[in-house]
Amino acid sequence: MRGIRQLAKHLDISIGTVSRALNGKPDVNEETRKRVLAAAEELGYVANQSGRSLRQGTTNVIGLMIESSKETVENSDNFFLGLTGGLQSVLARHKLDLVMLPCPSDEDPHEYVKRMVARRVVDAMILSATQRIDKRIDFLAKAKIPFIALGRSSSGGNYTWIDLDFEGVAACAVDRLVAKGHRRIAIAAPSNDVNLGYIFVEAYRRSLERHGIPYDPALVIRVKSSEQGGYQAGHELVRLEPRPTAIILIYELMAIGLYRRMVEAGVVPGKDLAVIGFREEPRARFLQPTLTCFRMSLRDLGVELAETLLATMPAYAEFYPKGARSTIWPLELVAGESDAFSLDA
Amino acid sequence: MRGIRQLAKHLDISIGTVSRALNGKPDVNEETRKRVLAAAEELGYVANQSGRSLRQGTTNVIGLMIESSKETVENSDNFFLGLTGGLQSVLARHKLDLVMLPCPSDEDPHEYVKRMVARRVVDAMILSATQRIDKRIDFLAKAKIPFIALGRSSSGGNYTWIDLDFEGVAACAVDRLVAKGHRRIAIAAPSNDVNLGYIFVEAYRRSLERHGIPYDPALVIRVKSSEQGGYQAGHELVRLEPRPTAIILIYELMAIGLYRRMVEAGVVPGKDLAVIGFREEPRARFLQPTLTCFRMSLRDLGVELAETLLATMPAYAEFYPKGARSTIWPLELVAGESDAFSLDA
DNA sequence: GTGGCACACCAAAACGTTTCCGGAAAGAAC
DNA sequence: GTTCTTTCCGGAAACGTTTTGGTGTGCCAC
Repeated sequence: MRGIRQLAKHLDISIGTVSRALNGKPDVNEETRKRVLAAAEELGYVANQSGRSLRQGTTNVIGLMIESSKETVENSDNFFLGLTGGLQSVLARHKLDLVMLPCPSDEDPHEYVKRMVARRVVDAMILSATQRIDKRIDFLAKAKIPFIALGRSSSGGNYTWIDLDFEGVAACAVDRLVAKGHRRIAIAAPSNDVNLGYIFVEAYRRSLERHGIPYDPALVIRVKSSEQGGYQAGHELVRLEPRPTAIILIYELMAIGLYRRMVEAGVVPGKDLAVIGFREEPRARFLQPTLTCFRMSLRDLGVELAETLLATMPAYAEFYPKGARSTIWPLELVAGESDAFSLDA
Repeated sequence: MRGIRQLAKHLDISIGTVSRALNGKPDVNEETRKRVLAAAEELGYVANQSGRSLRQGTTNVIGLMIESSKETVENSDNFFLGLTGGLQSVLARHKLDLVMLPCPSDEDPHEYVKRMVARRVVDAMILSATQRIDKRIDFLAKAKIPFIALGRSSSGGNYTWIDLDFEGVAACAVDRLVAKGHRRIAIAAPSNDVNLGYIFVEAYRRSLERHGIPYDPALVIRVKSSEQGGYQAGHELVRLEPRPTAIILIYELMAIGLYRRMVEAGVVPGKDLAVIGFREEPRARFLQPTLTCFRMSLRDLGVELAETLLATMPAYAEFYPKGARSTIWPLELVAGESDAFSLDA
């Protein structure tokens, strides 16, 4: 006989009362509650999660799903780890724990989600690497499992997402470059299958057209989001005739590979070519010339994700009255040297 | 009435038999087993993990603990994500799932481990970022929770660890540099509190002495394992009189910051200063001059970790007859340009 | 003095699974 | 024909918790 039963016997009290006392339920004398809490502390009692999960049908664990394809593994940096701080600070308020769920690269993410949910590993999920058509979203919505998607999807259905302000970033980058006299502005982005690729390029297109610059598909370079991708983008760039005078990178680390290729080609970034990266990343901080890019707080994003997710969960919604609204997460420009020159000068 | 009971009723069979059939237990007719499996598939039945956990006292989940300090978050690269592939490929054989457990930076890792274990989130743990004196190890050993430590600790007790071959790496680096004529060889490493710092510098010292070069504490530069740390190391380096002709970095990304500082100081890496990094990292691949460093397969390391961990667990030990031996994980030299010159020339 | 009410607690049921124990049926050995 | 295995299955207990319904006590109002 262990667990709550032992604790109850030690206090000469029924287990029901002990349970209520520990969980802050009413119908228990404050005096008694204090005794229970003290005894639990003293005996080092911690409720067995399996027991409560079984009874309550809830695990008190939230999952952050990570798609671990080779590309993600090599290049997602510490994006997810950066998120955890903010996520946990919110979840801890409700005694919820966070686990990261890395989907094996040889398993269908859809199956993985199903398995995790069916096995009751988590109560709710945070989805990342959203696809344009994402079966996970349909599944979770139908199964009525609370979730939030980091990144929009074109999947129908009524769900909540938070996405980075790619439109704003693309518009800001284009505006900036046009103001400096650039007309031929290339962009390096992943394929349209990744929703991000689609959205980003569309925003770039609209921004150009707003300035009366015709959209030229030849200037859209589709590459992987990695240094290698950056190198390859540079490779494509120097073959374009006439060579673009500016390039927007969807992933800041691309700049490392791009710079490398530019040096090889005798093109000087920040002088012959303007470069604007996307997310500020500590790793790119030492680039020379320094990269103009966009900053955001991963911690704050984590907080927003957690709060919005909780708002979708009936048990916690009352604490988050602003509700579960899909939002677009803004980024802040960090001006560097890589686009500091004017073309007319 | 859901779950196994429904399945049993559907088959007109007792739930005990259904359970045995699903779990591959004996005492069930092959014919019956087939029917059960087919029905389970058809009805989409998946056992409720809470129920089995409660009954079996086991969760079938293995945790990979990640200390999420600011430093780790910014600089761990994709080390952990890289590990997961190998880990999962082994764990999947036993229907075990892997979750990553990020310890909040404001929580004591020791308390975090206690909580995760007490709440029965995981059956066993993989510890990383081992400290020289690590309370987690003592706790898990005493509580008889299976675990394996990635990184040695000086904590006593009988536990299993896997650690990278820092001695081999340090010896190889020193040998290489000495062969090129270097005598004043600096090293950049974290403080001795991190076990890695201690071990690495000790190995460096022994290697030097083997070559009859006296150990000079002034050449040991204690910095953070980050680009910033590398920059700072470069800063210290140029102030040393006479300036060392070579430096060994414990963390390859330090090279980025180091190079930057060298350029500022007018010192040319690969010509005026030999540089050897530690782990090969995709990110550092585009450095100019290319960095001499050491390569390992994160996937293979993950496999080794998982197999060794399982060998410590009674329920799985039979499958891993080689047992739970602590091992030192070798790395392979990748020659680059950063240390290609000879000093005598 | 009776009814109503709030308070604090207890006992027992329930959550879904695995596993132990016993027993029926069928065949084998004598 | 009896006894002994073997094979397969059903019944029931157990895991540790939360929650529901019920109960006794004291208090107040009528």
